[in-house]
Amino acid sequence: MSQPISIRQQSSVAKTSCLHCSLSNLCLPLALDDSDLSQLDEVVSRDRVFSRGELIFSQSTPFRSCFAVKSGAVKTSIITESGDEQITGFFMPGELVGLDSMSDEAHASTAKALERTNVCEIPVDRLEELVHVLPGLQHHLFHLMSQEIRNSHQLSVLLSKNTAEERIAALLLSLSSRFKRRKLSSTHFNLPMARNDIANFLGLAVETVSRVFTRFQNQGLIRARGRDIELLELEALQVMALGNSQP
Amino acid sequence: MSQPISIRQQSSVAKTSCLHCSLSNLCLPLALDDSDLSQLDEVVSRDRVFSRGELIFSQSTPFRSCFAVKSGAVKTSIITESGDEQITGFFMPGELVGLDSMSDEAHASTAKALERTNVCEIPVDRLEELVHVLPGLQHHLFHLMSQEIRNSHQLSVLLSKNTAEERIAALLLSLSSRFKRRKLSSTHFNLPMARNDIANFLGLAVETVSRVFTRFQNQGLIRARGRDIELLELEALQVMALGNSQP
DNA sequence: CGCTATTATTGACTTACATCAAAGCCAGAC
DNA sequence: GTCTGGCTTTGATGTAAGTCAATAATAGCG
Repeated sequence: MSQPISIRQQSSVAKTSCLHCSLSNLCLPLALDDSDLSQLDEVVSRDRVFSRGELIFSQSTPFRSCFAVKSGAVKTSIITESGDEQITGFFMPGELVGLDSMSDEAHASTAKALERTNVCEIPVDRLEELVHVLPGLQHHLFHLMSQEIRNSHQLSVLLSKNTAEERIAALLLSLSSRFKRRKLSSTHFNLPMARNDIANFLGLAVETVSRVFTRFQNQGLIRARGRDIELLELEALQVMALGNSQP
Repeated sequence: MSQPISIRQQSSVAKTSCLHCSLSNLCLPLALDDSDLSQLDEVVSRDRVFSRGELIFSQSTPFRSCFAVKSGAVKTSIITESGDEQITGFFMPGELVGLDSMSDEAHASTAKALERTNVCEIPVDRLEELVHVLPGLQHHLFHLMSQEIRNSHQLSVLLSKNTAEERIAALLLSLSSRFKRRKLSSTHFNLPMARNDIANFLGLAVETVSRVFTRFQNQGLIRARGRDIELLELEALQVMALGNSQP
């Protein structure tokens, strides 16, 4: 069902300029008027397609570009000195990947396509020049980066204060609201990532994720068949995601 | 011992321009030459002093300025919807506080002085104008913000993958290296924060922090008397902080 | 279309850390 | 000096989630 749609998007969107991109209200163009947009447009190279599992960039390699996700989904992760992976974020269409290495020599993380993914590549040297000329773009970039900081802080809260159930409820709701932003169903969607990735991201064991999913299902909160997820009780999930304070 | 020094710093440093500030190699001026520096200088208001426990800014209040710590120490935290505090960072002299709300309407976090603290206030509207004119400053700001993202990712790793001992070792080493950057002793210093703050930051209970400190002491890794800390075995702490991978 | 390799689920058992509770300790107030 | 209230430490007990192990369900591929 979603497969043909994303293929159609790809072939039609690949040649679309920022001006006509359906994601321009989420992505960089947000803050620009039409004349500025064409300047941004020249800097962006489109048509970069990655299939499932392919690396978009890799930790410690030279940092040249950010990437805007156009279709598909991306995960970023860092490999710790002790050798294990920690997923630091999932990125959906309209979101910008690579800001954690902005103006740095090398990539601080690795970005991998979770499914067939189409991205716009934005070379940072060109971007920095452009930002210099377009104050609106500068402002917007600062905004996106600070948002990234806040997202990460939010993750820290989740990891240090919340139970397994609360973490998973919060992730489901985060995905839900991001689908909604794109005018897709906020209650019925396909998870772009494996249980394993969810577990890693939320600091849990896969088994725990699995158990919580079935528990949610038994409670009638969700319906999950593999990656096909239906949120049946948004309200209840929201309450759960807030965590059990002691009022 | 450290008290008279910081007092002397305050009275002498308070009137110092960025040009002559001893922290300019850590702070914003890093990327600027002398002529640019004087421009930055005009934007910064110095002499803002906060005593222990005072708020520098507060979550949800309008965001107007970033703050550079000049002396003392600051903690930032967010209050979750369920009402509890999560400390998101500690900031030492030469470090910039408030980047998580950059170009945002309201502060996403609260900043509180952990001891008597002197900061430089940097109004963001003025800063954004200046950044627009000084490419070096722009680059440096992007760099600082991306660093903030990486720091937060690093914290996430700590919270999701490491044991209590590993987290505390990592924090001690982080503080150590930050003292070293300022040409102070990297092995003997005063913790600016209470055990409680450490626990909150690292997602642990106070009791656990206390127990780990005494365990470290018994193993001869550190000597701790209250907030006075001596790191006796840097190497061993570094090994511990890396975590126990399975090689 | 079945075959193998991932990926997901379920159950039994273990553990690191939280929680609860009670002293001890230190700093500033008077 | 000694009182007061907040920090810090220490001990006893409970529990959420990890680990180990086995089975079940998908999905990729010839």
